[in-house]
Amino acid sequence: MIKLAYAILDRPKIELPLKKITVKKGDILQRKGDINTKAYIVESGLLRSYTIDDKGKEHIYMFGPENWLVADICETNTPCQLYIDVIEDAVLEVASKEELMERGPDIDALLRRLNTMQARIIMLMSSNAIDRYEHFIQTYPNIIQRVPLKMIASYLGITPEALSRVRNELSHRK
Amino acid sequence: MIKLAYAILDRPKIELPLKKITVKKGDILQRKGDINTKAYIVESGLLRSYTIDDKGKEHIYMFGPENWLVADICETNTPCQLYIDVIEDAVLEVASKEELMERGPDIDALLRRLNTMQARIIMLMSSNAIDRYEHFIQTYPNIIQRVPLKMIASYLGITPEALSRVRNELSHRK
DNA sequence: CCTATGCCTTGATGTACATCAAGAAAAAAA
DNA sequence: TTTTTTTCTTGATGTACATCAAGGCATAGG
Repeated sequence: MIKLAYAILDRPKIELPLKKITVKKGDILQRKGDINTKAYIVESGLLRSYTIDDKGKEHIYMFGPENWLVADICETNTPCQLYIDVIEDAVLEVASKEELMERGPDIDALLRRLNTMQARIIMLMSSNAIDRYEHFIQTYPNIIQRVPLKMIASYLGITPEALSRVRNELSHRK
Repeated sequence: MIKLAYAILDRPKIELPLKKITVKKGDILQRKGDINTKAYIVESGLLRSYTIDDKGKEHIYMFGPENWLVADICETNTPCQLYIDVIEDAVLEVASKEELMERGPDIDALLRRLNTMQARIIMLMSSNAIDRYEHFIQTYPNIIQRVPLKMIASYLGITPEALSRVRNELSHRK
């Protein structure tokens, strides 16, 4: 009977039609503190999620290119932690988190994301600026052409100046 | 019919009996590079998972106190990233990840973990040593008495010396 | 019990990266 | 186009934390 549940889970998901919206560069989809925020599936374009710390500095948490699910992981009715805005004009599917759950949670996607985050945490704890940058260009080779370097710096947890010097250093090495 | 699958998911899980083992302080349960590693549910005691970087330095990824699920998130047949060992004598339930999945994936637990990791990433990117420590003692008040400070330093991504000075500073501030 | 090992602290020094400031180049706006 | 705004770079300086070294306390093992 366990097997039964598993088999049902494993069936191709039935895709409910979700609301589709078009957004423009610069639009803000979610602010820190909003409640009952939506989840966005990126069909085309590019999103980013980020925080702003007490000193007013932005820290990019994640980029959301095509096919990514961008959402703040927080419980119903509790304020969210992240801002989400639009870096490149985008077409999005919008869903409440409940709708997504009803579609059937995508366990593989969740596990993949956990894996990504695990790798990021390990990187943040153990790598210097150069290694972080090299790791980034390997992991997201297609993002790098699409966003200003200062956003990549923000994602890596360093300043734009430091990133500039890292790139300089790397290009001079042979 | 979506509803059907959802209802089944939502039923109280049928708990298969899992293998139970007793392990002692210092035992190593998993090494970086192992494949098809197990998942451990901590019934009592305390585990930790960590990496060792190229300079031989340990970075604690996560503590595993009572009721935690400790596992490396990696795909079947690919080498894992983390070491797992025993900090306090422990009783564990051991399961292959497949067994866990058959029990029915615990979505809530997955989401909670994602949330924890999100908070950790944000913290690592934006906080200094003092804030990290204060965040830690708020989030894990019961862990702090149970592990040597150098492990907490390792979890926070700072050196034991730096942690010592942080604590000093905090106790002198009134 | 004594000895050894690990843990925590403190000081001196080093370093990676941040901050501040300014200018050139590129992109966006007008 | 010209103007304005952003982006990127480079240099000078500052700082948070790392590293290295040593000593005092515990705790554990023989």
